[in-house]
Amino acid sequence: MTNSFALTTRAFSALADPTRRAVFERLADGPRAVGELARDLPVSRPAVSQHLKVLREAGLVTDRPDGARRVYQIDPQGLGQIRAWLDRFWDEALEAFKAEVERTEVEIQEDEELTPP
Amino acid sequence: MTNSFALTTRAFSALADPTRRAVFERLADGPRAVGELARDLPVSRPAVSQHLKVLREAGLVTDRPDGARRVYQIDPQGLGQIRAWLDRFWDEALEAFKAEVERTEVEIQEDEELTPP
DNA sequence: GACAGAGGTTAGCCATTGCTTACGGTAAGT
DNA sequence: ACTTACCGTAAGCAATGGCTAACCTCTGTC
Repeated sequence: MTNSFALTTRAFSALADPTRRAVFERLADGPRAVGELARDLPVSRPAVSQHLKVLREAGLVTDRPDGARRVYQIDPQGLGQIRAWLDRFWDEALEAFKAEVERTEVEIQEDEELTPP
Repeated sequence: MTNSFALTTRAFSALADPTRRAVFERLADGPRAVGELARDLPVSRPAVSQHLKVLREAGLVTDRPDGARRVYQIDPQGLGQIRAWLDRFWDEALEAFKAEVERTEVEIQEDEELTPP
């Protein structure tokens, strides 16, 4: 398989494309068929089909046959993937940022002490 | 300026690259200089410099001169951008997903009624 | 069975990207 | 002043990505 790199990479790069995010946002309202999605998007139907393939391989959507059509819907797994990565760095990054702000403020304070009126 | 597309796109595509995520994860531990980051990464220093430029334009890091060096640190704004997008679809997507699961279960239940022993 | 509608796949084109090498610029040490 | 260390930028290249047009498959209908 082409599973040589993380799902996180696939999820992020899938949502990095504006057209793909537009498709995903349409699906957040509820399940849609391919042609239905392509109808109000500025790209062709095959393009939408390719985007859906990327979204599916990223765990962001699932597909299910419905007669001659094929219905796509949101898969929470992909969003969970990103949210997990985000949460892992959310507190840590904010902590590092806040610590740095405080450190800088201390430096400024020290500078003020070194230059009294 | 080249501000023609959304910060959300820039933030997602910035974190889509594995090397760039590695840089960002290093910075989550605290501020680092460029060469310091490049030392334990499998790419050259200019490559890291270019990655940092992308991260900066995405609002994910800030830079500050420190003598001959240049120190980079996390900027919470970028992560907030992604988190905002995520939160906007988190409940909505889960809602749509759950509704679909229930709908499918009802269909199965109806099928079972149509095929009694 | 022929036909039409829906959708996945391929080939090819053009733009973007991630990388290295080479260069230029600035800051500290001597 | 000369040198050394640190860093950004430009040029060039191989690889990837997004798109369209053309093809093929499958389903439902007459």
